[in-house]
Amino acid sequence: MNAFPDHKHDHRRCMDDALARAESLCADAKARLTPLRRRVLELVWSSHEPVGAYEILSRLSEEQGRTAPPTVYRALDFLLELGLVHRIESLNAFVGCPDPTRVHNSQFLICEGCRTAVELESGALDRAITGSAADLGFAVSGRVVEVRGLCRTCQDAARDA
Amino acid sequence: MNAFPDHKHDHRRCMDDALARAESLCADAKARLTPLRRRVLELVWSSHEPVGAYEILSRLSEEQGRTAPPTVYRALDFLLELGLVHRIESLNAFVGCPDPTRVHNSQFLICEGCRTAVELESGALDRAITGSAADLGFAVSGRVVEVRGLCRTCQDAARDA
DNA sequence: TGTCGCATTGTTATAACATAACATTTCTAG
DNA sequence: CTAGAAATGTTATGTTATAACAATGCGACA
Repeated sequence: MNAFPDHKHDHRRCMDDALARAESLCADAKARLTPLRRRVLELVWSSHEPVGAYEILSRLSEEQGRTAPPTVYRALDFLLELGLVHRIESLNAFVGCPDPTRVHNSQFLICEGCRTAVELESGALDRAITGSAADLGFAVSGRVVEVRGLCRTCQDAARDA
Repeated sequence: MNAFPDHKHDHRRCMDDALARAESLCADAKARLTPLRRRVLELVWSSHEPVGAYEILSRLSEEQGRTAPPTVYRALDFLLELGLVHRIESLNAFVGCPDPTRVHNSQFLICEGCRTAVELESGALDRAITGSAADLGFAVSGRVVEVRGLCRTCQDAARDA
């Protein structure tokens, strides 16, 4: 079971691991993790909070001079395609996938306190969706599951306030 | 169980019912269903396909002369607040709620063939979400569940093609 | 019946998110 | 080393949404 990251975990580690997985996955897929794409992936992984395309864009602009939106969106499309990042529909934002090698139907818990998004993989949830759909003769091809609320840490903080 | 509307059902009826429910719900809530809000609700209900704010806007502009975005968004906010319409996050669009009096956590099946969105109310799905969240100590405050696929009619059509 | 106060709508401007279309550069296979 | 494909750059524009303030309408109450 995937847990909420501790607010003071070693995030460098998260990012290093993510990058390593990306390298290896791209090698296997014969896809090119170019410096630009790699950098965008790092920016997405700069926290566990989903990041907007224009936020990435403005960082890139600082680092390498004027950059236009398509540059960012194309890199994101590439990363989405490979499953290295996911799009959070209800935030128009992107978050790194912690386990891109496994096929999975992304489900997210999104804390409205710290903004952290955690990926869930609940078979029961999946089955509930598939089952309800089947009852109506509906053939599922994709799922968006984004659950809002407060993580334990932020609940505690709210109670103290 | 809520079914996909037949492709040749009497839609006038859907709309009339929706409007009647809205009238009564607004009366109870002492909220004012003004002509503008009522008209926006009708436009949302003009089909079972989620409608974009700018689509509503352009219809209003035809009917009553130049209209600006805030006019539409304010009406939609009002309708959302009362639960008369729902927002489909993955489409940036709005759809009428078939049962605004009951509190429910909206779950949608969205057909990629005919674009129809049907609201689901699956207790099992709800429990799966609540349960998974509880395992992580996460307090749920809102849910976005939008399932993509093909309704039975569109599956049949695809098979014939 | 008037008028105070709030809700609603109008108006202008701009913010935020995303893609189309075409030019240029870089990579790689042969 | 070169032809073709992939990646990136560039310009322009499309789409969705909100901020801020002005004008109007509407109901409660003196």
